[in-house]
Amino acid sequence: MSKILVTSALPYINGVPHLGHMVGCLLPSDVYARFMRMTGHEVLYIAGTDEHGTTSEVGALKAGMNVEDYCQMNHQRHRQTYHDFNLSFDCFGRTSSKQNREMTYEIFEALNKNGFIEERAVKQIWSNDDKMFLADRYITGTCPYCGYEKARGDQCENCTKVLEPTDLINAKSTISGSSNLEVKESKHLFLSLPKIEPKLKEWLKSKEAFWPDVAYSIAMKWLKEGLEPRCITRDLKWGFSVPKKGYEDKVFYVWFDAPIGYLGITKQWADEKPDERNFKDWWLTGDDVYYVQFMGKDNVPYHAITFPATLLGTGENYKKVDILKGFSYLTYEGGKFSKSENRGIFAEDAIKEFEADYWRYFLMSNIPESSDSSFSFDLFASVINKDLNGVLGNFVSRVLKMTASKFGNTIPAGGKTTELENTMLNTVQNHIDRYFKYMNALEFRKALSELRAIWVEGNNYITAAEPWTVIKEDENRAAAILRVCANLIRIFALLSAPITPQTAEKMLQAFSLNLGDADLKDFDVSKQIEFLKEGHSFEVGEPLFERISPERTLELKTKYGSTQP
RNA sequence: CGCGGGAUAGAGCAGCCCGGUAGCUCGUCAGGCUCAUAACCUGAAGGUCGUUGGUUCAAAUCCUUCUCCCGCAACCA
Repeated sequence: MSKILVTSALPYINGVPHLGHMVGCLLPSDVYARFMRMTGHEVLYIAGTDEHGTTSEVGALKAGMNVEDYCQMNHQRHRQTYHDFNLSFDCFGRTSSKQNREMTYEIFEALNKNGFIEERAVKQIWSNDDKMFLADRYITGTCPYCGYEKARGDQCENCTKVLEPTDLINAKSTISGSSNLEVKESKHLFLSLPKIEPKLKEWLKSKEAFWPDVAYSIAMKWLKEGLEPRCITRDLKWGFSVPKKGYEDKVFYVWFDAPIGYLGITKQWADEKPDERNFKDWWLTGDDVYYVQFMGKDNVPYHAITFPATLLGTGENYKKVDILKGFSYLTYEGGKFSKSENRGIFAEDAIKEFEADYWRYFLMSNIPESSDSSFSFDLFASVINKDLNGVLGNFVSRVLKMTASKFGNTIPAGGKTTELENTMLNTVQNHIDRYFKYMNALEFRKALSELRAIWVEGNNYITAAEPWTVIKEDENRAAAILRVCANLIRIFALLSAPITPQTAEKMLQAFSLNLGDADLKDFDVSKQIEFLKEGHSFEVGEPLFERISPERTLELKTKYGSTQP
């Protein structure tokens, strides 16, 4: 047994999560955490809302609320959604917590003491009407190169030229629309990445063999281009005020305190039960801890460069990431998810249409691992109907119904197993071994394909054994076959539990069992196949899943703004 | 010449690192079964592996040209 620390990139509090957010870090981290718990490891699974920054301030402004209440409200909304998707966080915290404030200050002080914090003057755009400095993104105007009227302060989307906000003609604030802007100079604190670079490079090189290609190549690209000092403060109200003389009216940049949130939220978790939980065991003295981070590819630079550099710069022995798993993006019917254009399906709505396991299974089996992948309701319906209904649900149904009608509602006695069972068990064990291997290696598509192959073996077996024919001649042999099948149901439930926990519970409940402390460690199918004995009662129950009709698919497409009717 | 990822049957993907008969799932077609959810099982058809040139006895795989898609480009997070 080892200790495994799992974190998911912290979702930003302002937006409502869509399926892309779910599949890009939250869901796979949960599947991994569940799998590791079930294979006998001590797991700490941490996530939470990332709350600071301009976007929250503007969001609160537009909602007519103060930022604290606005974040509190949205935090609850996120929390509820993830609860509905059965994400099994040990702690779902907030980057605005007092624990994170302490943590951020502690790390900042260490960096400052070690000489990795420098001061620089920065020219910024001040909006007299908004009474705030505007990030480049919040300024639009006419592009001086191509005349495009909606160019942003950092870049013109039309001609792709990189701009300074001062280049724009008729520059305006996107917040108020005001053009009453001026350039002001302001002093800010920078993290001296170049000074930390040698240590960082050494650390990063040691990860080459372990990180997925996407993550490692993105990290190396940044190093190749050379690191520059990075600004870690902002002229905002919403954030942790900077504990340094002359900077009291500024706050830390959201990207400085957000990843520190992993530590802060761990403290939050430890503070709930100080007698039995300890922050240090996981983050400071945790040489026995294996740390796996999940995130979308846009997050990789921060987790591979800035955050490790921050931790290295403290000089403390903070735990740094062992495996950084980056995902590509899920697109919607070939385009982008967009709330404003009502395109795409958002997590809150998704859960109203189908319960979590439909989404969990579909998303994990189509997770954007090697490149972007596209969500479509046609694909969704086909996967749900074929895999969950046709293969898994139907197997459970045919076995339980046949057993009940021929032998009553208890597992029948008598009969012997044959070579047929041995062959089947061998095949299943091989799939299980590969399933475990891929789950450990975070190769989710391959893992899911093995899981499906395991379910398929159930149908293969019952077809080959044909108990419905055998029973006419040899009732005992038919009993033996159905006993094996009943045990397969239990085995399928245990193996599927990390992906589809609710369904696993349902399958076990049919035998009055529950998941409880179910253990997948050293899973030996030839022993497990004898777990349920003759005389064990069961209930047939309703089908595990509902089929999705072509009409329903069309309805969903229309409702959620698909471009392909 | 900014950087990275991707392009393989109608659809979604694996194979590429380490060259040796192009594979999986869905869909389609045919057959089987009748325990089960229009389900399940078996078989078949379907691909000059985005493009150009090269290395090699041999290239999806290694090198090169170009095209298209996605993301990033450090002050959105």
